[in-house]
Amino acid sequence: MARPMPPLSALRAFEAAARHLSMSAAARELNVTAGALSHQIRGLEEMLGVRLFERRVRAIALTAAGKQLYPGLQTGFAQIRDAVAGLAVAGQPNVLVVSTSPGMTSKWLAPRLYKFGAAHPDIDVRISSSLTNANFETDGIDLAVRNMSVTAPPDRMLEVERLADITFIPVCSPRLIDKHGPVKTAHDLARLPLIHDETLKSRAAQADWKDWFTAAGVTDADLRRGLRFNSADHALDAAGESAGVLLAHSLLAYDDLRTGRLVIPVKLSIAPGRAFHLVSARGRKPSPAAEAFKSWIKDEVAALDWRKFKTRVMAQL
Amino acid sequence: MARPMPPLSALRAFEAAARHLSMSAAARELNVTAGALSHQIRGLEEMLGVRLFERRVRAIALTAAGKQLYPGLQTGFAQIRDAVAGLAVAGQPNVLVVSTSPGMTSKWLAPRLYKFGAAHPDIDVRISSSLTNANFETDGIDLAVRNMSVTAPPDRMLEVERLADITFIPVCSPRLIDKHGPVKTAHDLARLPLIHDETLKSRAAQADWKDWFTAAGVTDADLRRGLRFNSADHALDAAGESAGVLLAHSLLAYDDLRTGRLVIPVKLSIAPGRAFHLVSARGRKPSPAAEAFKSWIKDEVAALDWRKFKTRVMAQL
DNA sequence: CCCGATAGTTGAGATAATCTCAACTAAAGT
DNA sequence: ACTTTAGTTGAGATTATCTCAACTATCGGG
Repeated sequence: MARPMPPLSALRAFEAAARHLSMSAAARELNVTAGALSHQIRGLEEMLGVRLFERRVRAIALTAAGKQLYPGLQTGFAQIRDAVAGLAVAGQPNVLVVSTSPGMTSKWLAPRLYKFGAAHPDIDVRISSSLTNANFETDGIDLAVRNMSVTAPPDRMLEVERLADITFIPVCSPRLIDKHGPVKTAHDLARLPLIHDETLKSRAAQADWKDWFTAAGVTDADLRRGLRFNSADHALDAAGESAGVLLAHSLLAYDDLRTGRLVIPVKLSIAPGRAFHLVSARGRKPSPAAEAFKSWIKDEVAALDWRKFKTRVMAQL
Repeated sequence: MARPMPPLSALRAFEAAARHLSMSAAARELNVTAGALSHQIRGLEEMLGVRLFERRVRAIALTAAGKQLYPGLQTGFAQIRDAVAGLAVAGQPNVLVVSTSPGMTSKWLAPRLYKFGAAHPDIDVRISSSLTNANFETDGIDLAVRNMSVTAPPDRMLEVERLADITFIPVCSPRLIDKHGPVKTAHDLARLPLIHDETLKSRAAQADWKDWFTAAGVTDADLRRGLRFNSADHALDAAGESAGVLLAHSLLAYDDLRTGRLVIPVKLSIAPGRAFHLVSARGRKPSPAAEAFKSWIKDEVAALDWRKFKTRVMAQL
C-alpha cells in the first residue's frame, strides 16, 4: 500500500526538528514559529498514521518510526541543499569559470593552467568544455575562449578581444613520413591518408583540406577518404598515432610540434580569417580574477615561439 | 555567497521536468497544470540567477546549469520518497525490500524479477534503488545486493555472501565499429570515444579505463575525454547508442551482449577484486521471503551462459 | 512554596505560495 | 492550409502555511 507523498514542507519540518530534537531550535533554523512546526508535524503524523515524536512537556524524542524515517530524509534534504549550493559556486569571486572547446582545452589550455595556478593560487579556475558556445546568461560562465571569424559583426551583449589568429597547417607524425617516404610537395601529401577535423563544420564555414589543396594548386586529391573527428583533440591524437596527416589549428598543434610528436610535412598554410578570441558579457564588470586570467593568457600566447614552425600562407580566405 | 534555499516545491517542479524533459509529463506526474510548473521553474531561475532550461516551442532541454543541478536533486528527492515509502512497508510479512544500485536494478535485476514473481506469487518484492548503501536499521530494507571488495573486512552488523565476481570488459555498439573501422588491439580501442562509468568513484577505489589501458600496455591513451556517468545503466545506454566504448561490469552488460546490442571489441578484461554480494542484517532472523529471494538470485547467476563472452583477464587488481 | 521562564500545543484568522484558467505563440503533424 | 500540441504568461482563485495569542506543564531560582 503506497502512501501519497506528504507535503515536502512537513517533511522538512520533521527533519529539522528530528535533527535538533527541539521544536524551538528547528523553528529558528527555518525562520518560522514553533507553532508552525508543531502544526506541520502533527499533520504529517496524521497523514502517515504513525507518531514520529514522543512529546514531553519541554522536550521531544523520536519514536521508533521517527528514527526509521529520519535518516533517509536527512540525507535527501542534505543532497538537495548540496545541489543548490553547488550551483552557487559559479558566483563566487575567486572562482573563475572559463568556457572553451575540448580541443582548445586539452591541447593548449589545460597543459598551461598550472602556470596560472602558480601565479594566482587564490583563484580557482574551472574549465567548462563543450563543443557549443556556452551562454553567459544561463550557464554560469565568466569568460570564454572562442574560435570566431575576425570579421564577425559585434554582438551587443558581448565584449570580444582577439587573442590568436588561426592558421591551418598540415601536421603528421614523423613516423608517417618514415612509412610513406619523403613528402616535399602538396602533391606528395595528397597520397597520404588524410584526417579531417570537422569541429564547427555544421555551424560555421571552416577551412578544410579542399581549401588547402586548392590553394596549393592540387586539384585531384581524393578528399572523401580519411578519418573524421568532431573534436580537434581527437583529431590531433589520431595524427600523433600516425593515422594520417591532419590540417590542424596551429595553436592547438603547438605543443605536439614542440615535442616533435608532430611535424609539418609541407610548410604551406591557409589563413581562414578566424582567430581565437576572449569573450565576456558586455556590461558585466569584469572581476579581478577574469582580468588576471585575460592578462595571463595574452602573455602565454605572446610567449609562443613560432620561429621553428614558420609556414608560407598560401591563401587568406 | 550562499543562496537562500529556494522553495522545495519549485525544486521538485524542476526535478520532475528535468527527468521527463517535458513540462506536460512532469505536470501529469505531479497532478498540476503545465502552467503551474512553468511559473515555478521560471521563479526558480530568477531566484538562482541562472537559466535551467532552454525553451523550444514544444520542447525543453537542460542547460549546463540545469545539468549541474539536476542529479543532486534527483537523488535527494528519490531518497525522500524512498524514506517515506520505507516507512509504509516495514513490518509487512510478505513484502521484501531489496536495496541495490540503479545500474544493477535496471540492467540485470528488473528484467528478471518476473521469474521470481512467477515462482513466488505470494511475495511482493520492492526494489529500493539508490547510489549509496541503504541502512538496514533505518531504511526499512530486508536485503541488499552490493558491489563490494572481496577482501572487505567483516562487518559485525552484516551477513555478507559473495554472489557474482566482477570483471570489467570493454563494450560498444557494433555500429561504433562500423563507423570507426576495425578494432583489433587495445591501441586501436584507444582512438575510439570513451565512456566512463564513475559510479562509486568518490566512495571506493574502482577499476577504470586507466587501469585497463595500463594492463593492456597502452600508456598514451587520453583519459580526460569522453562522456562520464554516475550510474552504470546510463553509461550502458550511451554505449548502446554508439556514443563510445564503455568499460562495463560484465554482469550488467550481459543482457545487451546476449541480444547483440553491445559487443566486446577487444577481448581483454580486468578483475578489480570486487564482487556483487548479498547483504543482510546480522542477528535478524531471515524471513522466508528473504531466503526464497537469496536462493532464486543465486540460481539466476548460476544460469548465466558466459561461453560466448569470454575475455582474457589481463590483471587482477 | 511561589513565581518567572521556557518549550511545546492548539485554534483562529492572516498571509502568501501555489494553482487553475484562458489566451497566446509557434513548431510539428496531417 | 489547417489542426494539434507543448510551453508561456497574466490574472485571479484556492489553499497551504504561517503568525498570533492563549494555553499547559515542567524547571530553576529566590
